[in-house]
Amino acid sequence: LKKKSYHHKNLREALLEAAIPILDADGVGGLTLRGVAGAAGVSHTAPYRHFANKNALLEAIAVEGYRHLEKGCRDAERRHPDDPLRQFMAAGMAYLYFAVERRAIAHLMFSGALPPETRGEALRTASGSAFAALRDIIENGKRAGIFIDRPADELTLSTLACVHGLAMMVIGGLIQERQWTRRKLQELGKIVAGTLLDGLLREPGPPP
Amino acid sequence: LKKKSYHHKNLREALLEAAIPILDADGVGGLTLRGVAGAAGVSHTAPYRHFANKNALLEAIAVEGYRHLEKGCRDAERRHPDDPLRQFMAAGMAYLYFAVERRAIAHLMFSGALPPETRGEALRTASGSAFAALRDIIENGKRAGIFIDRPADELTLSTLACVHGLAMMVIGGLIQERQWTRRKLQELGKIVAGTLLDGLLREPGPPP
DNA sequence: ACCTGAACACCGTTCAAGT
DNA sequence: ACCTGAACACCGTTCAAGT
Repeated sequence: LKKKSYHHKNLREALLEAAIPILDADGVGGLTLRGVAGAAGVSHTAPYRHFANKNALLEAIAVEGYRHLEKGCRDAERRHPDDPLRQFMAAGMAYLYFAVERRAIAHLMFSGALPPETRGEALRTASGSAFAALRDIIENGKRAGIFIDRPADELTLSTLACVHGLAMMVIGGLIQERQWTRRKLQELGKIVAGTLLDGLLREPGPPP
Repeated sequence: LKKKSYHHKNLREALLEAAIPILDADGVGGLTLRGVAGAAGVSHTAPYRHFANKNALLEAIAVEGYRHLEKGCRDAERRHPDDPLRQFMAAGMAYLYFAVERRAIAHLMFSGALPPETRGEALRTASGSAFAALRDIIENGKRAGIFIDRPADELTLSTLACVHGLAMMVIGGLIQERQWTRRKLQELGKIVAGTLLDGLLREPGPPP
């Protein structure tokens, strides 16, 4: 608040940093380009030197989010070598923790604030890498012989749908809870993962 | 556009009707209370006679959306009596179709535009009824002996997470496709449903 | 190169006033 | 009861101007 420096060394980064607490406090709808500029100590037009518009700033934040998700998968893989099932659970829980603990960023990433047709190359690359990181874990499981023999892309899609859906339901308020602790999220994760792993059908049947 | 009637018979309904095409055309972010009022042919302050604020109008639209989802489940149940598996698939596909074909409404319902703490009684009731309708189908399957013997709430939660997640990924642009036809959505639905029904694990194991 | 200040066309919301 | 018009405090974005 005492910043008076006329030249910001790295205004771009400063703006991204300033945006996070605003996003967490006021949500996507409450984030204002003018507010971010003010928090960074510059005029409300300064951001246009670094971002084409408000959307570009939001995209940059979303890219960081996807990198975080990818890192969650990579870390899960590294922390549980030779145990694809633990990798699977750890990656899923990391996804869930991220969504809940950075819910404003998750909403920004997934909630139509960034229309698909306006998404830039960086964003598509980042989300693609996150998907690939999860698929690597699925492939570990297939190689180890514990996952069923279907295309990795299909299994990854199904898994991601489950995890993503659960996360969206939690942060969207479709599942009510006063306070979401990691413990409660773990219970939820175990339930859904248990169903997905074992299957809904009592006995395997023909494809519907 | 030729409406000049000073008194609207039922402005509330007229506003809700006027909002839908705007929502579909411009998305949640593009919907404006002033624009809705203008489309309904009244001044920009008239809506405040029927809705406390913009959020209340959005909530009313979301309630209709949840009623639609509930109806999708009820219809699936009615159209496939004594065949819970078909009920299951039909309900899931109805969910997916709705999300894609009314994606602006789906975004409105699920994307944080309506903060959980501000949600009114009507909205919570409507979403609860939709969940209950899906659980009824799950219970049909349990009664028929084709679904595994776990609490219906847990199976419903897991199923909904999968379906909801897939829908969100499609409309959120996480899965790219030029044009989403019902045929393409069916392919996607079969893949994910197949994984969920059969389970990811090659052989059932101990809970993770 | 980087930032500022005024300006424009928009919002949501309030309120006194009209019929 | 229901609607209007002016007004207020905000936006995102543009642009000439400053250092």
